[in-house]
Amino acid sequence: MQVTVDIVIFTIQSGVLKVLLVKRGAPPFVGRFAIPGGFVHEDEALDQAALRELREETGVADVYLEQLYSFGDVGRDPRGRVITVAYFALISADRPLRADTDAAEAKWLAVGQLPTLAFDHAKIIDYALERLRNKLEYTTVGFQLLPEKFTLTELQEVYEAILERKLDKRNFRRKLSLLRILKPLPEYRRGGQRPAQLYRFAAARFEKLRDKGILFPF
Amino acid sequence: MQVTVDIVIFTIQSGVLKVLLVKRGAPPFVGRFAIPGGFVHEDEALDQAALRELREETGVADVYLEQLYSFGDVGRDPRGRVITVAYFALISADRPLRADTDAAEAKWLAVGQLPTLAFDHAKIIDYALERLRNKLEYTTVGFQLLPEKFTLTELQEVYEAILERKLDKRNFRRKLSLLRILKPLPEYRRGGQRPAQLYRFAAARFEKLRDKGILFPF
DNA sequence: ACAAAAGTGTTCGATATACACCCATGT
DNA sequence: ACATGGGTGTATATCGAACACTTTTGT
Repeated sequence: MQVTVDIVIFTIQSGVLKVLLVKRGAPPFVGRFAIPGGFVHEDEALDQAALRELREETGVADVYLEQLYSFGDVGRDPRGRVITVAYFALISADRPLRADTDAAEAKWLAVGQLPTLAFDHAKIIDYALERLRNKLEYTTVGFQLLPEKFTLTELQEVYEAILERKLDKRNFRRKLSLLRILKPLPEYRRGGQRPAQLYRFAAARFEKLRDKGILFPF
Repeated sequence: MQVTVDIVIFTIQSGVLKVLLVKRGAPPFVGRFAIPGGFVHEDEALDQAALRELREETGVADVYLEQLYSFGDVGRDPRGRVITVAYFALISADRPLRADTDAAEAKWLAVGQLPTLAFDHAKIIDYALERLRNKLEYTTVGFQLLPEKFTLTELQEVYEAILERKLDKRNFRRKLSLLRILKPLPEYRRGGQRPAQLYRFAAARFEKLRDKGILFPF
């Protein structure tokens, strides 16, 4: 039996949630888009295999990565019996993908407008999306989609893009300020109209809250 | 690469949460307890393999079963590279296990007092327990641990056993009655002192609530 | 009659939601 | 000056937590 890892990699670009897909160059499903992945080596753990694939496809290493679910229906790969352990990853929009190697055929596509995908990858993406939406409401994964410094409006746009609904600006900000997990920086984002305060995520503070069982309410 | 499914099967006996474990009769880990499981056949889906193992070990078929997580560290099985897709199952206390075959060496052990287990099975049980506690708070999995007819006190005891804390009787009952997912039966449980009203879970009603996004608050 | 478990309401604090205007800057 | 996005407070409804006594039966 063969085992692969496949990774649903999300990012946000101009307020739209996107997935990284690669166009297949070999059968089966030549020409179709698929999520990046590959076979697990004999001497590597599942998580390591996922990290390796992620690095190979995107060139980035320190990103949010978690195991999603294992898909193992009999007919899911025409080549034979292959079960896949799916992962999902979040990377911030400011990180450029490596432009070399197979990445030539890698593209960010909006999750709302995906073409027909190879294998059972549409199902895997649906599952990842559901997990992401759930996690957004009680964890801080949302910050993983932003660069280290960000404005409150940018953060709110991440939530709105993923949850697909508008949030109230005042309520959003009040909740964040009560949680005290953001650290304002002595810097402002200029370029729009009025300059916006920049913040960074105060992870240490969040760990403490999580240990106390205090969750992230959105 | 070899793929197994292993199943953490929970039940509640006299107010204590227990896991089904089998004593290993063959190496590795002879004599140690392990959670039931086995190799996935070439022609069966993961879920089917889990159902088959569950049936083989317990003789029961229509139980709550969900995929938990896949464990694939390199050294987790001394025989070679084996990754396992772990499942967790809930069965109600009123169902007797089959007494035949390998079940001779199957035992229910309290989750709080487990001996040293085979493989990485202690880790798998920890993970299952965490999942069970979380799911209890926003789904109706709790009912799966009870027979079809049950009293409110019995239901509360299930919650208390799993969450390991006392719940307030009045608050517990009020929440349930607001949800309207229980149907009182024209029957009473006698044998204690004052007879207790019996209820059954009104699954249909619950499906509607879940579709509306109303969750189960404990 | 007494012991044991079943059943039942109210109060209070915390949290979520709805809602509108002024401010600082670029053009 | 005006257009654009940044920033701020209050009122109300809802939900969760704390808390004690009466009722019905078996012995």
